[in-house]
Amino acid sequence: MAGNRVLVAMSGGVDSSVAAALLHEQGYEIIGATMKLFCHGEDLPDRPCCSLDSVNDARRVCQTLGVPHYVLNLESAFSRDVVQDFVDEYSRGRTPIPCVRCNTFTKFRDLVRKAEALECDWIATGHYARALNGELHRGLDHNKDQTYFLWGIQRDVVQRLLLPVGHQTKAETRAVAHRLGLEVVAEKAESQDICFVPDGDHVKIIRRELGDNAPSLQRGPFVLEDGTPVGEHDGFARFTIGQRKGLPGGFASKMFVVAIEPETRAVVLGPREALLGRGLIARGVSWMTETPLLVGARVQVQHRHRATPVEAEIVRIDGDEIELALESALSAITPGQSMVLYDGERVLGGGFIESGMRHARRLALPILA
RNA sequence: UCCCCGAUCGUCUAAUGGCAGGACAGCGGCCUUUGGAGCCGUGAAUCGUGGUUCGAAUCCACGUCGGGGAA
Repeated sequence: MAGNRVLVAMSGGVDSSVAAALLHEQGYEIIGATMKLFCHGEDLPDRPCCSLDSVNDARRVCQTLGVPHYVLNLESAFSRDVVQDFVDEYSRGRTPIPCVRCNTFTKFRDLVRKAEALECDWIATGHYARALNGELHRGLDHNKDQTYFLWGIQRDVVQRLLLPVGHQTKAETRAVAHRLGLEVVAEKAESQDICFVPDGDHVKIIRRELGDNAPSLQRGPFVLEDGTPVGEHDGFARFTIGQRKGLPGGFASKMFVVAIEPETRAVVLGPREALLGRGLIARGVSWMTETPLLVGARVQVQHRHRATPVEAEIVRIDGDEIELALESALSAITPGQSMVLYDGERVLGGGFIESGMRHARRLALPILA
């Protein structure tokens, strides 16, 4: 790994543009790459086509830096690994987390292969996280930290990862953009919403992929925890655990979605306390440590973006499935979402939440036989 | 087709002759590379028509609708 050629994944936003510029300034040989991940066709009258503007912005930044820029078409893989999973998860009454899958499969696996084909020694992105000696750490600016979305990166990829903006604040990033003459992107707004769901209406995507008769889009009952019906909804895919928006009113206190039951299409409502859980099971667990952690290990677990992590203990590991006992309760442990394990700043690994449990299982006697 | 009881924001309800208030839902903003949550702000009602009264959601009459009732 003596070379200094780096493939920079450039979205056309400030962060990845500044990442490229900073590395360029440091003397790296830069190759800019923008991934084309989806196409909306005629659905988006306000954009020429599918984030073409972003591609152009990335290209312009590369021109400013005087480095090559490629557009890589990853549409079919993205459609399979991210979009398909997205609709599948909603169909199962779960809540997908496409940004994690995009990072895990598209950005840090498929794109890395392209980087290898271009004989790059490094791969870089504009994420607010730090790659330190093969370990992934939270971004220095905890307010912008994005490690919650990055736990699925393979360990050997982390060793080749450069994340220059992870060592600074967002304000500093914007300042650097101005200093280096990247006015095109310097004051761009934060990205939000799912990139392939332009207007924030994820139901449209489900309908496009599965048609109007998708079970998750059919009418179903709102019920209380004891089964009492309290109204009807227009499809359980419109709800997620912990949600309040869209629920029938008229209750004495605030009500939340506490469960989704695809078999009966029921959306179960309950008070805030009903969301609390002290146990958690996750699958598809991936480790960033040299060797997987063992039962009994103490970690901090974060169960949603920008949530405060809580202390936890690993009480069971079966293959890629893990069970945690939480020292303090977490609210709205949502199947399909990520749980990320930390040791302070360092990411130890993560997985997809399978279920939350009201009560934690105490550490069982170790099996020695 | 005679008698009771009831009708207030979208929903649940408070005000029993004196400024129609709250909660939940909605909407807007902040926050946010998922979905949510949270915070701040905001629109929204006395079933109808008459009457009594200085003043009516409140009292009276009739009507409408809903629930109940022994011809």
